Amino acid sequence: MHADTKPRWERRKDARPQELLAAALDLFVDRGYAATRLEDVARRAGVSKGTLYLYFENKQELFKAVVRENVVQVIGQAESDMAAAEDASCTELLRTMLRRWWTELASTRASGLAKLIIMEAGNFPEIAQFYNDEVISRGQALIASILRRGMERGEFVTVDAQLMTHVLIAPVIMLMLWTHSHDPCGAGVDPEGYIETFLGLAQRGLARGTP
Amino acid sequence: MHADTKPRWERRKDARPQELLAAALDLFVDRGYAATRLEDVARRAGVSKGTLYLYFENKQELFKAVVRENVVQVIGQAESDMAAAEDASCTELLRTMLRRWWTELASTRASGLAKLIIMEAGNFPEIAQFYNDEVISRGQALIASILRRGMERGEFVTVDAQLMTHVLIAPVIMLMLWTHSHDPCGAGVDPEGYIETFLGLAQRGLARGTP
Amino acid sequence: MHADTKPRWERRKDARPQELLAAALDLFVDRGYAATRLEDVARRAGVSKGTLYLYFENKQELFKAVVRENVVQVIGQAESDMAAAEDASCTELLRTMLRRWWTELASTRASGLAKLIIMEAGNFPEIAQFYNDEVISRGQALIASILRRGMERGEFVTVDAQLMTHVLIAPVIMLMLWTHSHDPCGAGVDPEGYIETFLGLAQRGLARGTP
Amino acid sequence: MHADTKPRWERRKDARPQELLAAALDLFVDRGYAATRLEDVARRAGVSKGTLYLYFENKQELFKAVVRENVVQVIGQAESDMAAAEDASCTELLRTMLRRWWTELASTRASGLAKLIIMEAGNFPEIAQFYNDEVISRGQALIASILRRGMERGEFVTVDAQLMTHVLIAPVIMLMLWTHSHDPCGAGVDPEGYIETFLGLAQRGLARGTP
DNA sequence: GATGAATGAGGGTTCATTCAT
DNA sequence: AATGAATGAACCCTCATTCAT
Repeated sequence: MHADTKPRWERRKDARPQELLAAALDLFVDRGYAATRLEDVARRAGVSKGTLYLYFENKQELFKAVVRENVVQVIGQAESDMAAAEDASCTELLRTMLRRWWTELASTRASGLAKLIIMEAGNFPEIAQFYNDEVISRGQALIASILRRGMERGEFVTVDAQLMTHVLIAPVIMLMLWTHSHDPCGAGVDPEGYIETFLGLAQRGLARGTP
Repeated sequence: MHADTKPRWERRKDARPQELLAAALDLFVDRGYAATRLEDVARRAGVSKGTLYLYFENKQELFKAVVRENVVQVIGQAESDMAAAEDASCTELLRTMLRRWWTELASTRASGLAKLIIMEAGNFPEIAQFYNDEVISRGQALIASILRRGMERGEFVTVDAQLMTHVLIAPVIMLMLWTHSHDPCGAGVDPEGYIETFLGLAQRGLARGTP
Repeated sequence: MHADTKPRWERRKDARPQELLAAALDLFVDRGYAATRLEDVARRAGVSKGTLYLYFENKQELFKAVVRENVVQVIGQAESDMAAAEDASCTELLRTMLRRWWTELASTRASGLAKLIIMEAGNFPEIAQFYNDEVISRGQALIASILRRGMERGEFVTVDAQLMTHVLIAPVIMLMLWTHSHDPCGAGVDPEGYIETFLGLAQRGLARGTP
Repeated sequence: MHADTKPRWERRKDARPQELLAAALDLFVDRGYAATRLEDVARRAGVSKGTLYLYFENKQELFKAVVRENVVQVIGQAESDMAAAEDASCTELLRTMLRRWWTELASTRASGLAKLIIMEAGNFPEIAQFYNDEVISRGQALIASILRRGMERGEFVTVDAQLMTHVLIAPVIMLMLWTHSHDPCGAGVDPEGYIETFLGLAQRGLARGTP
């Protein structure tokens, strides 16, 4: 008589947002933006459709929150680290940054978000804009600043910093795509080996020969 | 009333599938799978919605047909060229191959298909498999063989040929994605400059220093 | 821990219903029945959504309560004034009554309620009935009795008293609607000018020409 | 065996819009704008939800079409008739116009639309704007121009044309509301008598005494 | 064959109502 | 008594698919 009766629902205000964001990340990554149904997100988080709207204004805001939670944070950290590493060797700094990108972003579930953006940006311009402003621009600026610093100090050969930035991020982005992609293009790529191969190429390709 | 008068566009019956496939390619590339409405495909092909269903069972079959139609016949030529260039410098050969990839494939509408396949592969494993076997494997083999030849001849530093192949194709694939993407990730990238920057990096990163 | 300390807002318990009714009146008048969200009513009354349900069974009951609360006590005064003005000129009396209607009723928040009742009557027959018995019938009787008296005394032309009553109240009701309406039908109508124009028309239209 | 089987649906392109408009008019008038569900409109017209969207872009456009079909037309006709009646007596013209308003609009199902607009204008500004532009402004202009003409010709006493217009349309609008209202405010009003009573009042109230 | 009108399952979103706290 | 998190039934609208013409 003492109530084994399960309550129809539980009140867990503090945990909900995280649970919803986790569920949303999974589904967005898995199915893409358009194909993710909010009802599924809710169910996966163990709540009803309506509850989701208590925490996120709409689908787009939910997505932005997912990006903020999983990607933007990491970029911010990298930016401050970079600022704090004034006197490190640029070669080393670049290697560190690109590696971190991999370990903290590309190797996580979050890498699926990059794929999603590339895929659906055309259909959801506002989302693309947001991602560009919050993630891409800042990431590229980070890389470019390392390149410029390295060129100033004579560590690197002279290149177009912006173009080289694009070249350098391409392999990491591709790895993200390959990793969180069901397609076999990059199947069987060992991420560790891939990253090292790439870093080696970059290091040699950028290094200024010692006179 | 003479029944022998040939209807004016009898011939169209044969052309219809091609027109539909062309229209579908354009729209799939532009908007992705889910966001492409069959009514738009039909209209672009100059027929009605119902007609499309006379030639393709449903949306998914149309998509498969588009891939089959557009994706295959592109590797053979490169393979024979490669075989014919036995004695060229590997540095030069690699540069030529990667450049051709860009000029003959990546810069065309077909690059949009690559993006599409990478992105929608999760929902169409069958297509992904097909694409991998017919296109990716053969392309990768081509690059890898150049790398191996260059290493044998002492032109290149020693690297893992397969991993380096992945590293080398990444920027070209990314350029394809950027080119046929509405998203701002690679917006403003000048393809020519990008390619040259990349080729320079690769050349320096692979070249064995002359003692 | 002296238990005699009076909680600071014990008294509120009694005030709550009034506060809720006031809030509900404002919002119902502003937005209509369907468009009024109970959450807004609660917030405006300074309580939470759940609290509202402690005092009113549901939205419909709240609405009924609002009507009951605001609609009745308005006719009595006019009735006794009329009785006290036995010997006034009927022309003057009519003018006074219609003016008072405007100044004491139509120009206040209560006029919004009239609109609301007229408009939502279809969905709340019970309320419509109540409103009719308590307000409309008595008001109409008042006007009609002035008309009859004026006709008896030879001040007015002969008309059907009941129909003319309807005609005479129409402009005042319309002014109520226009006043508490967001719609542009009567936008820009100056109530004072409107009333005077109307009274002039009525006076001339009713006056029996002096031979 | 010869097909008593009822086809799942019939193809009646030409009749559909009218059927949908009729169904929509009924429901809008009955329940108001917000409370009318498009599915009900469709069902009443004998089609499915989706079919409605083949003919009307959305709820708002459906409503506008209903107004155009039932109200705007009539105003247009009145405008041209007015223009064609250059030399008629203004007293007569005014009487004719107001009568026509009643016979062609107010006494029809369309009068419910006026109520709807007054009721919901605040919540649907765009609709209110449309109705004002297409119906109210033109109707008021019509009445005002008769008044002005009558004053110029010495038929009418001098009044503020705009205010008097508002006064004159009020009883007709009220009659519309009463007629298509479930509420009892105006219950039992005989429209014919009401109109005549009103026209008499107006005629006497406007007429310039013959010197 | 060809058409395009018609269908209906669903997806995003809102909100009256309930109930664990 | 009071709260506000949670629910779920609706509603508007879209679009792949069907089928009468």
